[in-house]
Amino acid sequence: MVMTAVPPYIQGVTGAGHMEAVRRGNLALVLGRIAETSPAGRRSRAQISALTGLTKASVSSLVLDLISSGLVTEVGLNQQSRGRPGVELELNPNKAVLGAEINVDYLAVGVVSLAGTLLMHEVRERDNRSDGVERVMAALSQQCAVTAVAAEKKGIDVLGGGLAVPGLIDAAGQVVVSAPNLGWKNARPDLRVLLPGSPLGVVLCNEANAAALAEMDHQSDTDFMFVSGEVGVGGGLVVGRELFTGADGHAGEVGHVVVDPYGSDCLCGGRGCLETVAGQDAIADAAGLTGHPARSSRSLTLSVLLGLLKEGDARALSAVERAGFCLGLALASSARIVPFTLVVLGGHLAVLDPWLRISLMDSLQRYSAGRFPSGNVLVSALGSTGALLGAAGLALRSVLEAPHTLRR
Amino acid sequence: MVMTAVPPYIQGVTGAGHMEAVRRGNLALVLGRIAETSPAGRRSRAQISALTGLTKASVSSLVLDLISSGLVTEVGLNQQSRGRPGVELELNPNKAVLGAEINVDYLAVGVVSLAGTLLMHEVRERDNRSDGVERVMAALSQQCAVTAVAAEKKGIDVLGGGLAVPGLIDAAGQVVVSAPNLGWKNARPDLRVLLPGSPLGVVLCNEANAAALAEMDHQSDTDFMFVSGEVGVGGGLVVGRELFTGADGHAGEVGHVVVDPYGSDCLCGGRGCLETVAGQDAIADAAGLTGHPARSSRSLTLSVLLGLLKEGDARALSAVERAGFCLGLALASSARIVPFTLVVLGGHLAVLDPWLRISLMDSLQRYSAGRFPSGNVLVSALGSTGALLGAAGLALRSVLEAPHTLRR
DNA sequence: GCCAAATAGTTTATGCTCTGAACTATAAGG
DNA sequence: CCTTATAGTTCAGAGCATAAACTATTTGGC
Repeated sequence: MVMTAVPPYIQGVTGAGHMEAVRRGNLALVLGRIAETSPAGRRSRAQISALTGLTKASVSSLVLDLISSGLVTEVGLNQQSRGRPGVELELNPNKAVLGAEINVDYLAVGVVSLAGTLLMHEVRERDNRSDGVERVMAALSQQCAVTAVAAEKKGIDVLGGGLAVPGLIDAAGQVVVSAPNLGWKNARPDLRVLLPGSPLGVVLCNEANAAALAEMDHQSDTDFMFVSGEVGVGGGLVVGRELFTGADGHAGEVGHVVVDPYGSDCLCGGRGCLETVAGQDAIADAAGLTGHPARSSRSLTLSVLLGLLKEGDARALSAVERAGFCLGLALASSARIVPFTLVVLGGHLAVLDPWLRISLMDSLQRYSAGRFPSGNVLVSALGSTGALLGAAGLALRSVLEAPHTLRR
Repeated sequence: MVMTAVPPYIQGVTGAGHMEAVRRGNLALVLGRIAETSPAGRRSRAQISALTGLTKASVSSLVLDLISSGLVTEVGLNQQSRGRPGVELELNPNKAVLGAEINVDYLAVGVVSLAGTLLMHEVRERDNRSDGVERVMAALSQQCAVTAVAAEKKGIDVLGGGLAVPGLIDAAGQVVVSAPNLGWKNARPDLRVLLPGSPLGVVLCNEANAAALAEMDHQSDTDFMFVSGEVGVGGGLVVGRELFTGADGHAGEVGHVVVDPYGSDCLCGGRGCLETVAGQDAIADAAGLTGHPARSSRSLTLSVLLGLLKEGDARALSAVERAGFCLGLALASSARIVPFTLVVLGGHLAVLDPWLRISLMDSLQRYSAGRFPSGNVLVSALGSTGALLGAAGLALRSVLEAPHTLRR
């Protein structure tokens, strides 16, 4: 039996026919099959009918809706061994969503097609620390406007967007509760200015969560943890191919799992959190870079650290090794609470992987009783575009899961 | 926007009309409102119509279905200030589900009405350790048969049942992957023999999960962790008023969160797990009861330990204090992964609460940065009936969420 | 005691969405 | 050129919910 919650057909629907819910669900279902790029090529109405169990008549009607809303286009013909060829369907290549990222030392904006490919991408270096929400958002919206115009020139229609921020987002996705590295607290950025007049709005999300979402499209596992190494350590948890954010939006914060009960105080107010050992700042301090001139910039710090590691500097090596050990420990504990089967490393943890890996795998295996073969700890393939792709992906999902919002 | 997954209307439905899904959902919706015992008394069709947004006509038709399937009965009249009185509806008091529990030293069987009240309850002391699956199940099915006959005499119709076992259950709910304290491994108990010929079957679940579910009906929090102190330490995690079991069915195992990286080996294959410090056996050992004659029985061990604590025995006090400290630590870490807001203690941890509490709250507060006011750590109100009630509750949910399975 | 007002529940006509089967359209292969 | 196979459309029909009219039952004022 498929276990489902009591479906919210009615709650909040004012007077509308509830049969509409079936239509909505089936529109999403069909759109989902069109979005899947199967190895056998694009799909026709008949194939979708076979795949979903809906009759050909229903699929035809649903596809008609999707085409008239602009989400889907007919491409070419799809000849099976015999008989009339099917009409191949695809997500409209001229519709896209915008992805944006605010980080400590840059702003990034990109355009992602409905199919998920990055069409345009621009990163601008900028010191966003302590510049205030208003000014950062003004700079970002200017950058978005430029990108949107460029997209329009290419004939690309931007439907909506997503913004990733390195901080905690409230459950409603409206407020940046805290982003210590940006100096934001309870900030309520005006998201509409990023894409004035777009049919769907702009959604806000945490950077690690966004990166996890982007990573998911490249993984077959349905449950995994993305560990984002930034100044601190963020986590994005995916359960059943869905982002798991919890009631307050703060789920998966592996950076604040306790790894050393007698360790140092953490910015979060706790003590001995993973972040106090495996955050970039923490590693740099433990490696003896305190007061080093490179500490003024994050990327500089990391490259100096890399230099030391390559030279075989004992203090740096042991700092990173300890970070790996504690990361393994925290992940093993976390996997008992939400049993994920895969770990993906991002940020500085991805860069430091060669020096982390042995101690990480050792402790992960020991404390998880051997649940993680080494192939189940990967380095992110997306690098710095992850957050941006994920933020766009979040906007994209709101289209794919609710295509009726665009119906004409 | 309500975020929902693509609904599984179609998948697995063979040729049936998909409109039926709407009916199913609405049947469950209406049944859910009838099940809610509001302070203002039982509900009428009109009130349910107002509550759900469905028209009176629809509600009437749905209620008719529920009555003819035997789940709902009309009781009395419900006079509002003026006008024709409404007909009060209630869950049929003569329909029930069976709850059963296999534990180390007893078998328990009970009958729970659709409304969730325990109608009958019998516990038989029995040493189930190493007696083998077959013989334990034979004894249990005999006990179930007796209870079922007694229920029938009272005019109570048993629709289905649930069985709670102190061990890991696979995601499909068919196999006891391992129950170390029973000596079971990959056991596949024949659940049908417990209730031969009942319209719904018997579902299998983990004891801590069942207890968590039972606890939920007494809590307003939607996200909480139930910590079950048995020989080891089990955990039941509730997220959004739903049991959260994860892809493999092992979520919420707080007993195997690492609290001491250099601690002792755990039966699970890990090291320094909470269970090695806060399990009943672990506490008894640390309190100096190794080789003590009372160790032959679990309840004896616990009462001896309680005696020592009341006497102020230093070793016992410090063992329990350490258990509390580590429990707080593990819970604080767990709450970063799945942000629950309430902790409920059961089993020996409930009994030891007076001696645990200070160290537990201290560490929980310190490591969670103050997220848990002391009112958010409670002692289970259900005691030993929790698992039984929860197992029955699971069966009950399958009725309440899928009333169409009983439609005539 | 009777009638207006209020509330509960049922009946009936209508619309939406899916299904199933018949029908049209288009290709491969002998 | 005809048979076979596959794709997609058309159309009648069934299931479910809605809206509005209708019946049923009570309170309370006169």
